[in-house]
Amino acid sequence: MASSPNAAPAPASQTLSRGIRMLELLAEANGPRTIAQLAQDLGVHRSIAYRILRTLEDHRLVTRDESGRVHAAPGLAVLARGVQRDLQSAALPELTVLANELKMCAFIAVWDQPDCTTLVTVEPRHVHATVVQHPGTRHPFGHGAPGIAMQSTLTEGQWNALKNETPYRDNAALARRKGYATSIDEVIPGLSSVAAPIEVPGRLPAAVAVVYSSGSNSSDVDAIGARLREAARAIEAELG
Amino acid sequence: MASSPNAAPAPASQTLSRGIRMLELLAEANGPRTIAQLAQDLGVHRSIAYRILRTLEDHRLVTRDESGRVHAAPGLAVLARGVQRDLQSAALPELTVLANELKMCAFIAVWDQPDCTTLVTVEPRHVHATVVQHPGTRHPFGHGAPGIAMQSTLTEGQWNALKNETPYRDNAALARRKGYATSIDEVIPGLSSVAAPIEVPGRLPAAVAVVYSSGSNSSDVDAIGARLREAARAIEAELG
DNA sequence: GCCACAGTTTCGATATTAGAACCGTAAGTT
DNA sequence: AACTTACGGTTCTAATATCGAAACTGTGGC
Repeated sequence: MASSPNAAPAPASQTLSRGIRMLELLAEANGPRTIAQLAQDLGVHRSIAYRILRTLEDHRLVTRDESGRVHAAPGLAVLARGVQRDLQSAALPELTVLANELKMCAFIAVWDQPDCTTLVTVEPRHVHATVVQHPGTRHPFGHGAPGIAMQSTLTEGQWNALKNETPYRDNAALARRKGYATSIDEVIPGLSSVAAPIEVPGRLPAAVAVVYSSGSNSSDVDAIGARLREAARAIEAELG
Repeated sequence: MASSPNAAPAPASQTLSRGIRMLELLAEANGPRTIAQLAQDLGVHRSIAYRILRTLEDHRLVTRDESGRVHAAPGLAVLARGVQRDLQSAALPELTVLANELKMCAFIAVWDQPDCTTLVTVEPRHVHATVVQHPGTRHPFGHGAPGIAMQSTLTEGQWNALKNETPYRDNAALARRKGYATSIDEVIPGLSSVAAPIEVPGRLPAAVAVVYSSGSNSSDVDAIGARLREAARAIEAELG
């Protein structure tokens, strides 16, 4: 173990935590918020909400419009660009081909503690149905094909680290044998997904997946699974 | 004016600013960084870098691998999702059609203080050339078609607010007349772009654009511009 | 055994916090 | 018009976090 034997609870920074919390509040809310709302939600006096705000503004993480309401700003997109940058670059072309070939929304999801977070998505050309799988979408690890696919690749150590937080899906064993996982109506009713794990030594688990309406051509799930494995292997090669 | 007459310089939070700075450093760097590196780049003692790190880790904005190196984490993607969420949703389908129709990388850029930042991108199917226009890419406002397109829509007030920071492009006047802007080899040598402004009252300027290799079919730029205006109008309607 | 490095602890010296008081402006009210 | 209420924004105070630096513990490599 790399950590000390007598590990301490570890204190965290109040100010920084509150600043981040404000960003989280803005991301959760659909639109802009007033300072009063933010201060109240943070459980903090208005004067300190102002200081936090000014700091976030300096870094271009938020902006204020004429009427003083607070918006999330493009600086956040810049920060997000650094998340698994090589994976994003390696996967994007594959996803594009996948989406247009299968006529389904294709995406990359990554292991994110007790959740599974979508990083990049690509939709096919002629879309009518709105996509539900925007980047930044987070759902519990343990639900949905991407999570199951990742579970099937976990090492003993990684598994033990979170076995208390999420139920074991026996589908993981099946997924391990077949090389891909499936789920129906798990995360969002009416939607099914298929996912293949992306495994690169020394890198956190990830998965490439597609979603489709549960009613439609669920005919050859095996073909889709095989195609996804192929894509996963191509991405792995790119990362090698 | 809404601000007090005797406006003060306004203090900002040291801790929060340093925390954000750490995130910026991680986004700038391609790969993971050691704590020692981060501490040095921040100009802080290691012990405080640890505290900042722990806080960021609690919010899932960074992770540490077995060897202790620090990575940007998926939580950042979640925060970025809140940036102009409605614009992103409204534009994505349009971008997809655009990319496949024109066989060019299509994207949305937004006004970001002295810069212009890419928010969403879509590439066409069969891609060989790697795309340079990932989300989160930032280039100076005042260079490139998207920036010029946005300039052509600025109100007097918005313009005065930044006229000292960026040169006036006389192409903006041309862009205003034609309804779209063009640029060749401005941001990246060898790449040209065409952009149309997205104007919605009470919203910061944005633009829809495409990039292509300067050498290729630059034949009918007018047709592309017209198509982009059409797309821009569709997006505006969606936001109405 | 020595060195480098991840990580923690402690403590005087600095930032930051939580209030409340205060200034303007914009919208209602009577 | 004068009165109130509401809101964005700043300034001041003690009380409370956080900083910076050095000392200290494990682990792993040469």
